[in-house]
Amino acid sequence: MASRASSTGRATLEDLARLTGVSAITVSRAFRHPEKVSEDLRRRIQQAADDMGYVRNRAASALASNRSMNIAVLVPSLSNLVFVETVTGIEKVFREHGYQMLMGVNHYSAEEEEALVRAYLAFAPDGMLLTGFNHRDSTRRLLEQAGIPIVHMMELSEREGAYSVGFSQEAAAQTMTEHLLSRGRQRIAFVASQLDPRTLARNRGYRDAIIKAGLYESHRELLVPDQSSVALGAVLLKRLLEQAPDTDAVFFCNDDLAQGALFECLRQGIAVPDRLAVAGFNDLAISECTVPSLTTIKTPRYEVGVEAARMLLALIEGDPVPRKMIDLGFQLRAREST
Amino acid sequence: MASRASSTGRATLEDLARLTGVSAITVSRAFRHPEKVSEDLRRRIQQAADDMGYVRNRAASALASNRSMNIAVLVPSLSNLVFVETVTGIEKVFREHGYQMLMGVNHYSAEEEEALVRAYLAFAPDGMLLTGFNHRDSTRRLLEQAGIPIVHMMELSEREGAYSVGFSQEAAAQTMTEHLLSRGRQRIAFVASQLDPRTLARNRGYRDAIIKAGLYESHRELLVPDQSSVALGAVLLKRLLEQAPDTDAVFFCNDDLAQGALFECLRQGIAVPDRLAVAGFNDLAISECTVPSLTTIKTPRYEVGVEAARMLLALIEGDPVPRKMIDLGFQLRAREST
DNA sequence: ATAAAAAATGACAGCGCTATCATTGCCAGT
DNA sequence: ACTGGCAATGATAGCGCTGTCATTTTTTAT
Repeated sequence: MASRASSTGRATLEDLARLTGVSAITVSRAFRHPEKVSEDLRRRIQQAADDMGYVRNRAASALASNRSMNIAVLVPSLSNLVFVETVTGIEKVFREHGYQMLMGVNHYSAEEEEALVRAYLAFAPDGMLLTGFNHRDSTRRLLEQAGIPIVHMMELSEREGAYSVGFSQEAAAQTMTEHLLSRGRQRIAFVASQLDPRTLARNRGYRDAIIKAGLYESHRELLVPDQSSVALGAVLLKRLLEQAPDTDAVFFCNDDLAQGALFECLRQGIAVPDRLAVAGFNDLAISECTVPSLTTIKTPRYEVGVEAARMLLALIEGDPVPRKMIDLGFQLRAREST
Repeated sequence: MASRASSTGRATLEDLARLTGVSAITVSRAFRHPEKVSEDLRRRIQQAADDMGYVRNRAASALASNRSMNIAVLVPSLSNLVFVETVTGIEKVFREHGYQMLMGVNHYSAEEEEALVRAYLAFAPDGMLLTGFNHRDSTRRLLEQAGIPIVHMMELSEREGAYSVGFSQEAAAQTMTEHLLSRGRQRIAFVASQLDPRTLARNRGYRDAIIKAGLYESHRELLVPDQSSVALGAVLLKRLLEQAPDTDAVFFCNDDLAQGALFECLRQGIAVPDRLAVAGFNDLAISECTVPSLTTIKTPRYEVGVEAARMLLALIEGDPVPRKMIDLGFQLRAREST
């Protein structure tokens, strides 16, 4: 049947061509380079397309043009609003340029990441955005063989050839620790969970600052591998105060934990910040509303998304990329909890 | 050049075939139907694939087989953990069956939804999962013309031909209102933002119950179109107490608003639940940790994802689908705040 | 040993689209 | 009138893979 509407029932370019009495290639042009097709014809084609509900098949398009217009984005989690914002920034940039973003969540696991890289490489993406630098060797090899540009987000690296957009987790943690010191705290604890590379970097920043101040005491560090949550924050605060009851400030590696701690203080009647100062990391929207409001580090996560996307876009399109590493900094938000 | 590694530099089936000395179709089979290829050959092909970093091109595969193994999922938002959980459930089911999930966020806008439907239809998905029933006519037409199965999530509909998995938003809201009544509250307010169809359904449920109790007073309803957030919850509580100061219970349309209200009460020294009972909707993880802990409705969002995915899968694969509508119910979580 | 069945492999065409290189018609400039 | 240039459209081939239908080889049954 030469006149069947293709094997799937979906309308094809060929169908549109037949309907408007031109060749398929002309219809293709009407969509991709409208200026190359006469006004009148373009309108007729558009009309026919609307009538038939024609939607171009990207698979065929990608195959023929050798450009998928896909970009893959891998983030560790979405149950943390941090990455939702990053992804929002990425999407915005790519959508404006006609690219489709494919997003995957690797749950902080390098193994899952590899599976995802493989899965998304199958979409022949024109580029890829990864979170951090913690990849398996085999993943790295896959990416090299794919030969597409990669930009890393959130962490920075001087490693040759690597493109990255983020900020210094260490410096941020150092700044927060210094803030607590400047508030006269002497027995500052550090509590973290979900020990991904960024969390560990924050831990190093804390240590650097606290050692420099000559106030390091190992029993004030509490690191657990569990997934972060508000509930866990309460648990960890309790545990910390058992092993180090005289602690006068706690720096949590993220706002979720800090919030849980704030609730626990409320429950136990621990005065914040008088008896105990509490600090978080990320500055989630809620941290401004808590009682007391939470001192934290505002991280430029939306901006990281936007800038990383722009950098990747430049790499894909062959535009000049001035810097391989973009440090977007961070801001201390000193609030009531300290 | 017959021996080039394809135009993109990526390894192709052909390359693998050449390397192992068999035909391309056999290599394809080694991946898709390993049992149809001899043990030895399969291993050699696998080895070669690993060496070259071969990843199959889904675009080509989809085109040739007329099955993309993609499914598209559209949710209104991710900045709300509710949908993150739903999507997690969906992903799990589809991944187990070899499908790739493509996710889009429509920001509660039917217009954005249409753009996304179009964008994802271009991936020739084998099925689609949508949130709610609030679509444009033109979107509906597009979907019909695409001829793929669709399952709607979160809301239920008896509409002929529509498949849906969710729970009754109205009944849930009614249950919560009755719970507040059962606690002896007489001046129960309803506060909502982001007036999507589900929010409005909750409003109806509240009204039904409160009218039945003969306690309806229009000035205790506060509905605003703004996006939900914890901060907004605090603002709306203040506003409500200005226009209806003697309110003795507030039912918020979601937990975020309720949390903000809880904080505001803390700030203003309003005793919860003694002076004012506060209730939310969804039962986010954090709602158990707040002080006081929040009474809310536990919604089966993860399960909705799982069941909707299963239903869609059955529709795609032509398996029997016993019910077109699956009501997963909800649970009242009565806690300290009421 | 022989026929029949099963397992393993291959040839070929084509999915829907676009890159590339024609071809046609028309108009400006001389 | 004639050349050159441009705008509008078309013909052809092929992207990488798989469905379908052979063909060859091996195994099993008699």
